[in-house]
Amino acid sequence: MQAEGMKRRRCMSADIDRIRHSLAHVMAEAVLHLHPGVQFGIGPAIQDGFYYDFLFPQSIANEDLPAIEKEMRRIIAQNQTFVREEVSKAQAREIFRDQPFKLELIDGLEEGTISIYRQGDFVDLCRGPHVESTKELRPDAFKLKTIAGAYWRGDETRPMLTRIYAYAFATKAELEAYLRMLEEAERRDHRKLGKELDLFSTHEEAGPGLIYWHPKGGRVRVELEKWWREEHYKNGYEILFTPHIGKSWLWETSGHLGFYKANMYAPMTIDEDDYYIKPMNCPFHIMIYKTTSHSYRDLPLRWAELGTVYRYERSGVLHGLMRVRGFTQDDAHIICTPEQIEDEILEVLRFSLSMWKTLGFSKIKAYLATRPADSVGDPERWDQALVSLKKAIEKEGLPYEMDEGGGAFYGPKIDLKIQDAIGREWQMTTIQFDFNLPERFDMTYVDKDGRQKQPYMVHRALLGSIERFFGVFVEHYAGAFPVWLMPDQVAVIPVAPTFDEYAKEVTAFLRGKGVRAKAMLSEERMNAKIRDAQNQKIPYMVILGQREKDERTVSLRLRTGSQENGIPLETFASRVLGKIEAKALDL
RNA sequence: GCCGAGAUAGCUCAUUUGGCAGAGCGGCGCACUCGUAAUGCGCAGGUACCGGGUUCGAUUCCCGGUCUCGGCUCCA
Repeated sequence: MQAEGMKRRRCMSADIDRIRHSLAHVMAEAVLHLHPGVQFGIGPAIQDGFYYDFLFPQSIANEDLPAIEKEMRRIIAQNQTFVREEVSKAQAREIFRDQPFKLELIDGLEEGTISIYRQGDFVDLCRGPHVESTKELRPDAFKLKTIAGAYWRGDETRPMLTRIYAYAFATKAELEAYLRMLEEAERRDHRKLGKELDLFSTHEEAGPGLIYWHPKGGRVRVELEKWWREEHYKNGYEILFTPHIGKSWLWETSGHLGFYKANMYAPMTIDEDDYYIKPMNCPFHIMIYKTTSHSYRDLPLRWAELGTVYRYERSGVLHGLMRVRGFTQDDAHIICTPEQIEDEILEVLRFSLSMWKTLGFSKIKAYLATRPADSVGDPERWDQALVSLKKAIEKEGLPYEMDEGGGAFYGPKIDLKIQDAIGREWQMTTIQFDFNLPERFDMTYVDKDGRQKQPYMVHRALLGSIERFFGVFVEHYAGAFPVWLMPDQVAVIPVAPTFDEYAKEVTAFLRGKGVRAKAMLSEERMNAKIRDAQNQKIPYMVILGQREKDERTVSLRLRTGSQENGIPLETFASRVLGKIEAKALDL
C-alpha cells in the first residue's frame, strides 16, 4: 500500500520532470525563432520548473521574456511532436556543428549511439525522456521568471551564459498555488520584517554583511542565548570564551592558512607578528585542551562557545541575515575516545532535535555526507565514523539522504535541514567529524593501557549561526514569535488618557513579575494603538477602561484577533508567565 | 568576483523629449477624552547613493565607484 503510494509519487514526479524538461526545449525553440544565431547550453528540469542557458548574439533583458513566453504558447498550440533519434557521435557532431557547447558535451559522452530530440525546427542533444507532443503541455501552467548569468558548466573560468528561469507545473492551479507561496515568502522576508519590526540593520557606509542588532532584535537574541546556555549546561557541556584573533602560528598549525585562506581576512600586524581574525573557533578550543594532559577518565569533553567569527564572502553572495561576513556560531567541540563516539553522536542529535522542537520546528531531515575524493585521515576511521553517524540517525528515526562525497576533507558529517512554515528547507545543524585537527595539534589522552592516544573530535553547531537562525526564525513565524522570545509581550492600552494611571499600574505590576509589558500612553486613539500593537505582532493586548479599573481586571485581545473580557489582573499575569516559562508556542 | 536589474524624505513609492522635488505613512505641535486594526488640522523633514563628464542648465544622458536585489559559484 505504502510502496504503491511511493511508486505513484515517483511516477508523478517523473511526469512533471518530463513536462518541465519538454518546456525547456520549447523555450529553446522559441528563443531560436526570436534570436537566430543563439548558442545553446543546457536546459534541465529543476525543483519548481526549468531553465535553459543561452549565449545570445546580443544581450537580452527581462523585457524580452514576454515575447519568448508568447512564442512558446504559439509553439505549444501547434501540437508539435517530440521525436527521438539515435545517431552516431560523428553524426551528432555534424548536426551540432554550429553549437560549440553541444560539441563539448558530445566530446564528453561515451562512444556509441547518442540520442537527440527534435520538435519543430529545433533539435537538441538530449537523453530524454520527453512528452509525446506539445499537446501535453499546459500553456497556462508555466511562467518565465528571470534571466540571470550562469557560468558554462558552473565554472567561473568559462564563459558566462544567459540563463532563463521558469516556473512550471502540471496544472494552472499548481502554478498559482506556487506563486501564492512565493508571495507569502515575500511577505515574510526577514529583511522586510527586520525593518518593520525594528530588529536589525546593515549599513553600507559601515561595511556590507555586518549585522547591527537593534534593541528588539537584541532582546530576542539575549533570551535565546540565555536558554541556549542553560540547555548546554543541562546537557553536560561547559562554556568557553576565546579571543577573536590569533597569531599566524595558530592558523598555520590548524592548516587554515593552507585550505581556508581565501575565506580569511588579511592579517593585522601587532609587534611584528601577524594576527588573523578568526573564521572558526576550533583552534582556540584545542589550545585550551592542550593546557593539561588528559586521561580517558576526563572524556568526553563537551565544550561550547557562542563564538563570533568573520569570513570573507564574495560581495554577490551576501543576503540579509542568511549570508553575512560576521556571525556567531553556536559552536561546540566534543572530544572523546573512539569507544564513546557513537553515544556522543546520538546525544548531539537528540540535543539538536529537542532544541528544534522547543523552537517550534518539527519537520527535519538529515543528510549524511561521505568521504570526498580528497581527504585526510585513515579510511578505517572514516568508515567507523560514518557507521556511528548512520546509527544515530536511524536510532532517532529521522528521514535521511546520503550525500556521497559531500563530506569535508577532514571528516564525514550529518547536516540537518529543517522545514519552515511554508515548506522551505534550511540547512542549520551540522555535526562534523574532524580527523585533521587532533593530528595537526597532536592532541592526546592517556588510555586505560597507559598509552598516549589521539582522541576523536566532533564539531557541531545546532542552530548553525545565530544570525542565520534568526533570519529563518523570523520567516517561519512571520515575526509573530512565541511569547518567551517576543521583544514586547504585552501592550497595555487605555481606552482614553483618563485611564493612563491604571495603565501605568498594570504595566508596572506585569514588569515586576518579569513580563515585558509596554504601556501605550500617546494621544492616539485606542484603535490606532491596537493597530500598532497588532502590526508589531505583540501577543497580548490588554485594554483598560472604567470597568477594568473598578474591578482590577483587564480586557484581553490576542494578536490572533480573539478577545476575552474581565480577566483578573493576577490571573492574566500568571497565564502569561506560564506561557513564558513553558516556552509555549500558543498564547 | 561574474551576468542582469536597481538606489529619490526615517519608511513605502511617484516625478518623460534635461528646466525651482511630490504623496502616503512615520515624527513634531494643536484640538478632540474616545471600548477592540488608522480622529482631525497644521508644521518640519531632501547634497535625488558617491565622484567625474556632456550641457546655458543633470534626479533625468554618459563614465567610474559603493551598496542593494535576482542568479552563478560558495556556504553557518
